[in-house]
Amino acid sequence: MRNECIDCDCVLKSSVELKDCQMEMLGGHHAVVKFRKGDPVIKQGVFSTNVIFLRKGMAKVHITGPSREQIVRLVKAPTYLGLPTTFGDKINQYSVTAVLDSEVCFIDLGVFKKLLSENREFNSYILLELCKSELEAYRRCASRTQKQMRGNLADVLLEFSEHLFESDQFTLPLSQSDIGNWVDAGRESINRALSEFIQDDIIEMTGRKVKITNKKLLKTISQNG
Amino acid sequence: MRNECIDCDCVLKSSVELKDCQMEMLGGHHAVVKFRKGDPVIKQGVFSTNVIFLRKGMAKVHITGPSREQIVRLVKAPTYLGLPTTFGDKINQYSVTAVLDSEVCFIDLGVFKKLLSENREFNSYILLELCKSELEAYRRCASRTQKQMRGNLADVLLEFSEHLFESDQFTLPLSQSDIGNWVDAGRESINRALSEFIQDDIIEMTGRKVKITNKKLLKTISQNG
DNA sequence: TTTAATTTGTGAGATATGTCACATCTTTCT
DNA sequence: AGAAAGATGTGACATATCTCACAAATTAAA
Repeated sequence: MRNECIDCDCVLKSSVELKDCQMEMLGGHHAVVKFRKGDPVIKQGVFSTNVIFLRKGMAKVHITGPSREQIVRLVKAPTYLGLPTTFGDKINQYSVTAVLDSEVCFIDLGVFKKLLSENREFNSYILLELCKSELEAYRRCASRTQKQMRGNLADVLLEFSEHLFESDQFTLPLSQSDIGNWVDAGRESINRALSEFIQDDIIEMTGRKVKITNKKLLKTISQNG
Repeated sequence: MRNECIDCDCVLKSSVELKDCQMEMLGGHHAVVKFRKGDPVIKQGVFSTNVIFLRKGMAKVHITGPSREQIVRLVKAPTYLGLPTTFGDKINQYSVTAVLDSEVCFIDLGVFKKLLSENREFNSYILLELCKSELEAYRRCASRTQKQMRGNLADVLLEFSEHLFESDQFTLPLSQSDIGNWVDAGRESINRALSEFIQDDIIEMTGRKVKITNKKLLKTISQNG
């Protein structure tokens, strides 16, 4: 029986050649699960001893704030998730919810740690990922609080276009109120701002389908808050 | 000559017994520098190949946002700094400035990495620290944007009292405008809120000396935004 | 010590966004 | 298909906070 891990991005993504024996270890201690759009993958506050690898799809990472649910990032496959939990409390410190149909690989923490200690490259890779996340969090926080809504919304649209979907046309995987929870704004404000963007011929929208028609202006808005 | 690293918290802090040879390596490749209150330790945008260990004192970590300088965290010794930079770009992604007289140990990146790969415990320790920072950043971001000013200011005062100085009386190491840059508020707003706290007998202030007289209420304010 | 620079204290007015309220669409479930 | 739940438009109003302005007090520099 062919070990499915061999073809999995878990391995490719880390740009690491795992040894055969390591491959086998991974193969024997993981579980691939499919999630439907909207399904919770990790729930904040729940005990966990798995590292999560998002193989396919897209998910939102969110934590419960003082008054509402705060989306901290939106990630697309392939990527690891739940690392901070894993090394820390064993209690999930945030929730992850699929926003598109997704496939997730649950990897046993023990196996993951063993891999980490046996494979130096893999270790460096994970270290680097964590560093990047931290910096990203800092930057986001600074932008979000200093820019005003239009700027933040522009950011999000550009994020969709440039990183998540890599296209000027895409279907919003989030509701307007979720976008609000992401950029710290009320649902109504997001709605009004989107209408303005349409009015100003920056985007076209049909339902949740978005087409960016004036990316240059959008970037200006993103920068000038 | 006695290797000063032996007594340094670098080692203690990590709860790791470094081997003698590792100690020596560290001893030969580091430089201890003293900074005065207000001095920049790391400057965003500058090339760097050192890991920074804050031995003594206190420092603010800040990044330049769209419109103003954003303080992302305030740290006290002993702690590592600049890790994300180190593993990533080699260009400092944020600035660090001493807010109290401090002592910093610059450790050569190569040596640090070698240590990391040779000492599994040390590696885990650093990994864990990074995870904690990331989570902390998420939580902060959610609080800051969802609470209103009084709540955030209360947070900061409690942070000083409980984590940074571990006392109900302390001297603010930041100006009011810096506190504003930390909690995303204007200097004037901070000032007014502090006056209110004094009026409501929550704190006493003489210059920058603060004494928390009603911590319970302060915590309530912190929670209820 | 004198001067300059930086902080702190306070007021009045402008404004971006939140909040509430309802109508209209969509999607989901039975 | 029909009902229920959720998502989207849009208005009017309240309000927390920013901005500008200027004086007093503190700290640093010359």
